[in-house]
Amino acid sequence: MKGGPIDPLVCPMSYTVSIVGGKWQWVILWLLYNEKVQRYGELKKRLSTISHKMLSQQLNSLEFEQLIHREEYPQIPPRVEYSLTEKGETLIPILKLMAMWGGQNGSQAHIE
Amino acid sequence: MKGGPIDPLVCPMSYTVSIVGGKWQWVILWLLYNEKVQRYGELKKRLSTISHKMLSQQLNSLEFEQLIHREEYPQIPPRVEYSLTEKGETLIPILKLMAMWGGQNGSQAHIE
DNA sequence: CAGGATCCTATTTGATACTG
DNA sequence: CAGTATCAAATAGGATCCTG
Repeated sequence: MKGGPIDPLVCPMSYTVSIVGGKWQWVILWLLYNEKVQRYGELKKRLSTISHKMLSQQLNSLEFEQLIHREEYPQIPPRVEYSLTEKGETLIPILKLMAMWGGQNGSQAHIE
Repeated sequence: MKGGPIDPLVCPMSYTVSIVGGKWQWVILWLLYNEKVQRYGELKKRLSTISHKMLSQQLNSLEFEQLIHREEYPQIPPRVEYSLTEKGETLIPILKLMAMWGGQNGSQAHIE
């Protein structure tokens, strides 16, 4: 049980935060799950302080990790919808607890 | 309930990640809880890739948020032990789930 | 509407040195 | 041992322009 330094490939907590470690990721996943916000523009509106570039990056990252699915509808104007994958859905219990914790510990004084 | 941008005062997930949002925080809390690693030097050894400065900053941040307690023993050489506060302990269910998720989705090995 | 490319600044981070 | 201070390097982030 004691031993050497934490190996990122071996410590399960390190692995988790390496996959979904940013603050934006958690909030994006939460919106996808809890509020069924799915479209790019809608996410952008909800996350009013996120930049265009940042949102794209975070979505790309989540898609790369196979936590979200990107469905593109070939239309003019284009329409894209994001949703949790099966793997992403395995995070739901964590999302629920995190949101509950935030709710209980005072989201009152917080800026986004 | 739906519609406008996220109300900064109301989004509980945003609050949570603003309090404990960094990857290091989660791992540090996990070590404090799960492995009873408490001393500064011990944490530094376990988190081999963290820099000296970063560890200090993260610990200061966690202490500022009242998630961990810093106990200093006036000795030569000095001895400092960190532990979860009551507030910090309310995060344990989240820590457990995150670590479990990492164990199931990432590497085969667990630290237990 | 969705989002990539680019430029440029701000913040974070790491190495190193120093202190009680 | 357990930190803090400082400076340079690396990285993240925002604003803007461009495309299908």
